[in-house]
Amino acid sequence: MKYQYKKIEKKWQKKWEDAQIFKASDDFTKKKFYGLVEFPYPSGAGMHVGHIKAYTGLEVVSRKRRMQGYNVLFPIGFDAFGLPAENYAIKTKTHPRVITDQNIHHFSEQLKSVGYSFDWSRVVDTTDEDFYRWTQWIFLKMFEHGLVFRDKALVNYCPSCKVVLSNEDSQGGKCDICHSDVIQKSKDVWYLRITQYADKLLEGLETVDYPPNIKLQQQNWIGRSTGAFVDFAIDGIDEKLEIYTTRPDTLFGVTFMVIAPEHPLIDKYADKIGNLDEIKAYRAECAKKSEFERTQLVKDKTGVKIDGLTAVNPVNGVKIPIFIADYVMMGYGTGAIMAVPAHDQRDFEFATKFGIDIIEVIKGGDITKEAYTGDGEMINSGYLNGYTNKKDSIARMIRELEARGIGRAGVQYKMKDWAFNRQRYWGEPIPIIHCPKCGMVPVPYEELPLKLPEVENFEPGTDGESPLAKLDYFVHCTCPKCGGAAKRETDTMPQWAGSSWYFLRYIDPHNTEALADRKKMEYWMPVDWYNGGMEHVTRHMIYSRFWHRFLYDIGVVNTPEPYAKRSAQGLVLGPDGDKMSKSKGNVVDPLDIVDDYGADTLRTYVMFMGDYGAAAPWNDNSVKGCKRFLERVAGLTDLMTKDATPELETKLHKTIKKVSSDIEDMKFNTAIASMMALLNDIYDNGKISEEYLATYLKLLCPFAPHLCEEMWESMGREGFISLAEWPEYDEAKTVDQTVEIGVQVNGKLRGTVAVPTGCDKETAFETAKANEKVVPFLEGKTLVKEIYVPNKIVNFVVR
RNA sequence: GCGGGUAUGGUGGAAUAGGCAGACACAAGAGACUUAAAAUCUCUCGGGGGCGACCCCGUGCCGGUUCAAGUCCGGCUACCCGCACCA
Repeated sequence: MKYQYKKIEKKWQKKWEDAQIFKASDDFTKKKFYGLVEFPYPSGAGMHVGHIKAYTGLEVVSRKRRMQGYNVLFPIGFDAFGLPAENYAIKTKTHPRVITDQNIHHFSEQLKSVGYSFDWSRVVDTTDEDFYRWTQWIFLKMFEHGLVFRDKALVNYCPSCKVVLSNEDSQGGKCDICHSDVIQKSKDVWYLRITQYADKLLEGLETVDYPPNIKLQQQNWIGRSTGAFVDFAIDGIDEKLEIYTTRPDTLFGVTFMVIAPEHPLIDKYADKIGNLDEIKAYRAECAKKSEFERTQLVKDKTGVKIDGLTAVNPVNGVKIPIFIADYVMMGYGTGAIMAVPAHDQRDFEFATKFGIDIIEVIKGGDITKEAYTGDGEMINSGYLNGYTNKKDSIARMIRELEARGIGRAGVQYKMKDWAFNRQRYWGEPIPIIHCPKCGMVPVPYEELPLKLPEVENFEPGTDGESPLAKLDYFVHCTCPKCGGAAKRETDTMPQWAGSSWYFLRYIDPHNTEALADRKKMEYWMPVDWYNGGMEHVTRHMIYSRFWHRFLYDIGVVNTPEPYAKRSAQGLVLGPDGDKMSKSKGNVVDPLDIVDDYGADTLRTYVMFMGDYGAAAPWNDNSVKGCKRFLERVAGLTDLMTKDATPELETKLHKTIKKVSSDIEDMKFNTAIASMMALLNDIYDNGKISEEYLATYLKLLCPFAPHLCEEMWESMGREGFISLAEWPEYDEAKTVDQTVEIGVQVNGKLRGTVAVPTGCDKETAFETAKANEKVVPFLEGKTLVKEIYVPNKIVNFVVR
């Protein structure tokens, strides 16, 4: 058969769609497989080859599972709220709804042209009112359960445009639009109390099947640390300064304290501070610093000593100075630290610069040069002297602190509460009403969805407000509680909202009573296998695990964890080995490949290009190689015979075994390599039986389904090969009669011999010793040891 | 700085569990077919040496364990990706 991809791909895509063969059924008696890929943001640029690699992996797994008789749910949708559509709307004066619909349509056509076996009857769109109704519903449930609060946050703000900017739009501390300096502005924003779920999110990791590096990344992101809170008295004032430390056992080495520039202590005791002007100036300087300067520029420690406030070390009564410095953050711990310069490098640098005492309390380092953070014997530390084990000394100190009521064991997380807001139009409106009498009042559930109002102008509002704030008819409303005049919240939700629960909606996408039917969730959840990019392993996955765990706790969903298994594909790099980017001009458009080589070639190539989890550069020549492979597969119809071809039996069974397990292990490259090797063997053999060819095509079908369907049909087979039964192998038929084993003398390979598979060692040694290439190396030597690894190797150790 | 990952021919990459390094492709070279080119088919293809059967070296670097190391252990180097003054 000649390989005419243009003709056959359109033909089979239409047949699949007409027959709806990839529709998941809600037949709860069947074994199920829920395969999930990260739904795309439907950008105007269309699909990227990265999407192809991400989707084809689970596509292959899903197709195989379907052939194995599973009821497969392999859905797709669109994460369509977000800035690009909004910016484009501003530029072209078109409604983002229109743009989004166009992009979704375009994207869908592109996805269909690759032949994915998605269930198109379950498409979700996060910007659809029927979808975001439930996003708002979950938000209100969280509000009800005290997980939503408002607090101040520093936001990127452009004073010239009077607009809040995202990190992306304020890179390098300059406004992307007018290029003036971006400042940090304090603003009241919405937060979700994700830190309350930190321990549950950590515990949940023990029950799921994620690769160890992904688990570790999530653990580090949550960043649990144990230590102690300690109260330091302030001399002459009835006030405690509370700090957090992971090393309470170093308390005797404390020589000063540092508080964050924003710490409330300053304002509270402003009248006691002698150098208030200097401190205020330092504070202002810190506020001006952008995120970029704070984190990217390695710099000297700066700070100012607070005159008039002195702290007292609670363990020895020593009076110590208090500084403010920007190396201490308000957002972690209590915003204040006890400084132990002998054993913390940052404190050491600060003490050196400001000429503060350095007291050694742990032996083992040279504290005149740098801080010593290792283990060692405790000294200069009263009752802790002589301790050599960190764990013991910390435990003892915590006991002392608790007995005296000046400290307690504590836990801290690096993870911060989730700032949950955007001052933009194209997002889910936050369904809260501000009533002057009742405070924050939720929009009643029956009024959901709280729809985005129609507006003409999507430009952000002034002074950091959302565009919605300009709409009087939207803002002014009555309080659902007291009926008085009230104002609506005008912030919208961030991008991450819809993607935090979208996988639940696929289960029951048209339900009007609930986010999904309970019975259906009990059948389909959890997601059996979730594939996506490494970049979403922390934020998106942690956010969605948090939402899901919350929904579990309030009885809405049936599993504590949403994803039973997670995998991640590696990046597709440009042909030059660099990350693909428009500015570098190394972007490959997958649709060009579909046009020039066909969807089957594209699919096969992205699966063949290398280790699925690793980054790999694009190679046009290698694409051609995959096309050549498929052409040779098409040519097999000319080698097909009615006769049996037993000479291919072992090779075929080996290949079934290899392809079956490789797909499960996501070793797609070696699965394809083994099919190529078998193809070479078939050509060498000159013929293949009809039966064996049918089996071969079934193995290839998940990768190149259009070609396999066409050949299946031309062979006169019934139905779709996509629904045919996945081949089984016979273990006994995967072993050869004889096997070539290596013969080593003193560990060096000297020859190979053929022996019966699994033969005993006497036979192996005898055969090996008789080998003419081995003989010269044994002659005149004393045989010290003989090693035999069945079916692998013989090694003679001689002297 | 902290955490994670990677390193194998000219290239992408193979190598259950410590057991014949380089599967499968790509590129390159030679040949066949062709008026010619493309396509296709056949052969060569890690480096060095030898007329030759063959021999020596070789998985980022240094050392170790072992009959045997790409694989295990100790110590480096380079690059990539997260997080980043986390007390």
